[in-house]
Amino acid sequence: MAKGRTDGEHAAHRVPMREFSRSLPMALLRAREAVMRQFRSSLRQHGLTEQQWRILRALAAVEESEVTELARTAFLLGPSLSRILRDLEARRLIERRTAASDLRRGVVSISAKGLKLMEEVAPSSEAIYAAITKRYGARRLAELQEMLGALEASLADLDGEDENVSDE
Amino acid sequence: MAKGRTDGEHAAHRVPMREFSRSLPMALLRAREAVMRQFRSSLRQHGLTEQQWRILRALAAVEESEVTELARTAFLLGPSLSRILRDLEARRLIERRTAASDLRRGVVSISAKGLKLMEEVAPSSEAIYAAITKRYGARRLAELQEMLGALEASLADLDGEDENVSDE
DNA sequence: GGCCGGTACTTAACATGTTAAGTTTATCCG
DNA sequence: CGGATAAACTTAACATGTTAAGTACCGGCC
Repeated sequence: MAKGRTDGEHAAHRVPMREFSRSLPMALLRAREAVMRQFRSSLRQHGLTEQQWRILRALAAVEESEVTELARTAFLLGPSLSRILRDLEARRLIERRTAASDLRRGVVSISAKGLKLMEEVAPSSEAIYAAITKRYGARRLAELQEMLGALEASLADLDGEDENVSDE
Repeated sequence: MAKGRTDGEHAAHRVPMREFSRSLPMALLRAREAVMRQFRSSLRQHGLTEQQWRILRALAAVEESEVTELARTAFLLGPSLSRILRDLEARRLIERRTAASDLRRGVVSISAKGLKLMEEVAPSSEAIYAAITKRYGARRLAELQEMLGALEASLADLDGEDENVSDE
């Protein structure tokens, strides 16, 4: 009855689940952390968090953006974005106005000061990215990006289809 | 002098950086979020967050674990782990004692109640994992895992080597 | 034994993730 | 026009990420 160890683990308490180390979310988390660790100190030296940097990058690519659109672009939830925009505006890195046609909508754009900061950060950021690409291989990196995009796409329509797993 | 649009973007403010959408951290974040979104509602129905679930899974695989070791296994930082362990202990999902040989070290283990909870959650969790695997392809999934592991490994020794990027 | 640097957490402080409520403005509809 | 419903944020509340301090304990040295 008592099954022997199935692998290298102690197998102390048997619960029917895959090995923790083989978890896909875990692998994605670890990989992302390994990458981000390279950037964080550089961003930090310029007083930016990862998310603040994402917003500046997103804004630098367009003339201006509505808040909801920016949330989608920078991949942030509304509440996080609200807080960060408040801070970035106080630091004069972005500017913000209200859309004339719809007073509910906020329109945000990067300021001259924000652009200047980006120009300071971009070189080291690109250098780090280049180092990563060299380490891992440009070909392999492109392939990874493709697979990640495919994974995201393959799960896109699997979201709210089957809410009632068992009860309730 | 004024260069035309290089691609589909508006190219409003030109900062020398790659396209935001081609950022590796972003791709990893989006992929992970797409995966985790599938699990979150199930975990939530059982009153667990993603991190709490990670800890229970890690503890279920061993007889017991020191806190520092658990932090490494569950890929959590010390402060986060401290808070979560405090909560899980209050909920009687884990048990904790102090190592006799070294009073600084805490030793944690999953409780019977914790195991029972895991057995409740595991089936739907595995079902979701199976659905993802089927969607994306088992072969492709394994390949992705390998590439993620390789990425992590290739950056492992690139951490504290070159702190002084430019000045300071 | 007692000082001292180091280890293993824990706490603190601030930023973000996540869900639920609240507020203001649009839009639909009778 | 006026009420109902929805949209676009914002605020609130709680959990975690992240870095810096703080606390208790270990081990080595005098």
